[in-house]
Amino acid sequence: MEIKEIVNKLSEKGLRVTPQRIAILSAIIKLNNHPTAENIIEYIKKNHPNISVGTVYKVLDSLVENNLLKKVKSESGIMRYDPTQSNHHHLYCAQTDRIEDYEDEKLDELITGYFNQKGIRNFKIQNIQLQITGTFK
Amino acid sequence: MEIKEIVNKLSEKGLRVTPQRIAILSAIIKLNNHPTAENIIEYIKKNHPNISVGTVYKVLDSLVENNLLKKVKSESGIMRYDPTQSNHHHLYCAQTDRIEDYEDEKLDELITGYFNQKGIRNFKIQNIQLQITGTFK
DNA sequence: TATTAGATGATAATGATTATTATTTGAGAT
DNA sequence: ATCTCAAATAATAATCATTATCATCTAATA
Repeated sequence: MEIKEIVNKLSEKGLRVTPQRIAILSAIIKLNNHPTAENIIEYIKKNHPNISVGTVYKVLDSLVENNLLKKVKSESGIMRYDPTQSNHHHLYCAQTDRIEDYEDEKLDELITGYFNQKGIRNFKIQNIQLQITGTFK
Repeated sequence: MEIKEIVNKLSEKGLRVTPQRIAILSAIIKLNNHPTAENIIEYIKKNHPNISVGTVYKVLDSLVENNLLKKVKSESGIMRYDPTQSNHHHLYCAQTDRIEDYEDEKLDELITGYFNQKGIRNFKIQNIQLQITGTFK
């Protein structure tokens, strides 16, 4: 039961469980490809016509702060949101605004191994994400 | 002579050589770390007080289109600009808005080698950029 | 030097995001 | 179950980066 899980995630983080938060989180999960705030609002309004735009932005911010979501930078500067999962990379279409997830454990090992040996002078690495640009066929 | 180079780059691309374009390109080169449009405007106004904001954005766009600049997505969604050079990656500070270039030929070879063998199903790779998040020490 | 497509400056418009504030509500205490 | 109140929400206005418009100007070529 998905809703249960969402409720759990929220209360684990000490966030109040509100219908808006549940709606927003499930919207992002349902919509599944890196929706913008606008996409989310549009989707939610079907079942939740009174939700306020400001609320959506505030909820998104607090979900990001609590690591339930990640912000994804898009080419145009409009922010998009992604449910946090195991670390993954992104495929950016060079021609459209399509963004897909890309997971590759072997690749991660390769890169992590490389930096474990080499490191970066004056920099402590927390996270590495690839932006792979190209075209879908 | 830097200005000469800039003039050359512009005319090579078939762009008219205007004082505004020269000023903007040299500002980005001088400023050196991924300035925003606002940073650029502020810097240019010293020597070029009448330049118009709209012009700066339009020039930036055309420089990006002609591969003389790259747009760098920043955490806040404000675009930043980077003179195009050999391909390079970015170090993002997790605490501030500092962004530094990171070049690493060995790493590029490693990654290119990996994808040459493996590829990505349904995707033609044009370019790979790493976003390395962490802290400067 | 004259011509003109393209560039610029001034200004207004847009659109995503943030701030404000009065009202409502979730969740722990009674 | 009800009370309490900090936190969340809805409605609205405000902000701020970016884009559009358009009259004027100018770089580049003849």
